[in-house]
Amino acid sequence: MFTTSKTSPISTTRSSIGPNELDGDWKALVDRNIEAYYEDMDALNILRADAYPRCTEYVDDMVRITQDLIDKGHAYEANDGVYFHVESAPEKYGQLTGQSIDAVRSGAGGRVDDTGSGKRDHKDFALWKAAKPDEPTWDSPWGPGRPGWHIECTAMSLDHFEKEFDIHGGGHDLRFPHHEAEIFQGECHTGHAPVVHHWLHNGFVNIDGEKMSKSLGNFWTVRDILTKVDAMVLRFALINAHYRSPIDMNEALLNDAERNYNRLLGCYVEALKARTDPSPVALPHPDLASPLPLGKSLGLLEKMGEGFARAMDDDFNSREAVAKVLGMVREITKVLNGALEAADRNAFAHYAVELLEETAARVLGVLPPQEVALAEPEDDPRKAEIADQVEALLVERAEARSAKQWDVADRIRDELQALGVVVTDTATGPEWDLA
RNA sequence: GCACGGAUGUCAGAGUGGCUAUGAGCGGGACUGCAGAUCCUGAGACCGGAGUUCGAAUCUCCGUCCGUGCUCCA
Repeated sequence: MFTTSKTSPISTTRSSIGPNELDGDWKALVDRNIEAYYEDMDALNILRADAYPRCTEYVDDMVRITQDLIDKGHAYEANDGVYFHVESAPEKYGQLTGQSIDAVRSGAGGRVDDTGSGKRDHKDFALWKAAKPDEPTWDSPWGPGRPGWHIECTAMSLDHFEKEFDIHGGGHDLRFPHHEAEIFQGECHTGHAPVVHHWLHNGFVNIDGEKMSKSLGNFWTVRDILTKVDAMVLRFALINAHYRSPIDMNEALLNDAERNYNRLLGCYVEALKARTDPSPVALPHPDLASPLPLGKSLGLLEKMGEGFARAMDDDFNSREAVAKVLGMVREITKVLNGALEAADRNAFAHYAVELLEETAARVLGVLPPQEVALAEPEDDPRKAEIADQVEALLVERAEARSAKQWDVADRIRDELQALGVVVTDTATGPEWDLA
């Protein structure tokens, strides 16, 4: 919701140049970054929000709220800006972090002396900052300047939600001081509490066990990763852990996710293809104790579907939900590969498709649309180029194999490998793909 | 130092006082000329110590280690 790029699970661009470093054209920079952000989020199948407010369009509101806080005795003007006076609402202190006012004082040590010189108290935070050279500025009753960071979020969120809203997200690092400040500002301004009912703070994405940071050089953007794996695989990897936990982004995690995703996708495709008739017959009643194998399987799947819903209802326990989906995949594969009457198989396939679309696709967002899932991978132009050659070699190899000339067959497989093709023998014959 | 989280098999990672998931990896089996893929199956863990309890991965306390925040910027 109202998060900065820093709190996104993975930073979207490399560019994080501050406005001071540019020769005035900071608006174009902002537009470029926002465009890149949308592209990355779309690729990851993240639904667009209803509104994407931009703080530069809310400066008037920020000024108005700041003035109101001054009028109500919660803020004061100093020589270098306007500050929120934290002691004016001490009961609100530490709501998110459990820190007492005294604890913060000792933690801050001597480091506050040379900053925010106009503050009456080191705990106070800026609502408005007087202009500094080369910075973009706006006019205000307290002279030209720019808003403080925290007031931006308050102005935008209250404009959309009036005085309270249900869920406020953000990175774990923003709990203090940013979100605490939002509580002070919002509740003191409206006189209504709580301004936020539920705070959702996500853990960080680390790289190989280390915090992702530019100085360490271990910076992976979404785009970097999408050159290596499918967007659905990255999404699968990101929901591998609970959103509150830190997650370590590395090759092993992506490989793991790729494997699981392929199992899921393979099962989905198999179920889609098993729907041979658009009007399915009635299936047996789901019943774990049923003597009918199909009834029992349906009972199992129903139970896993309930477990899935319970997990997601419990503070978005995505890992638990993924486990349930993989359990469904196993059971569905088993049933589709088992002995079934044609009508039952068709009906079960309809049921399985619906179940996977409801859970893996609609809720978790880790399944592509049907037409994409069913698209033949030969669309790859590199594959089309060598297809005839490969098919010819495969015919030769099949002949050699049926003649039990294993050395000839293996030599052909080596030739194919030299072309960059991997052959896999399956129950229905050899399949090939680019390595 | 203070605050808030966390520590679960080889790895990743859920877990509701009694039964523990899921996936990878590893072992066994089916299918395979071989490899791979697929399917079935097995073994394998709750950081250390104390306490509460008939019973603790789960609750309490102590310890150790790890993460984040505690000045500015966003």
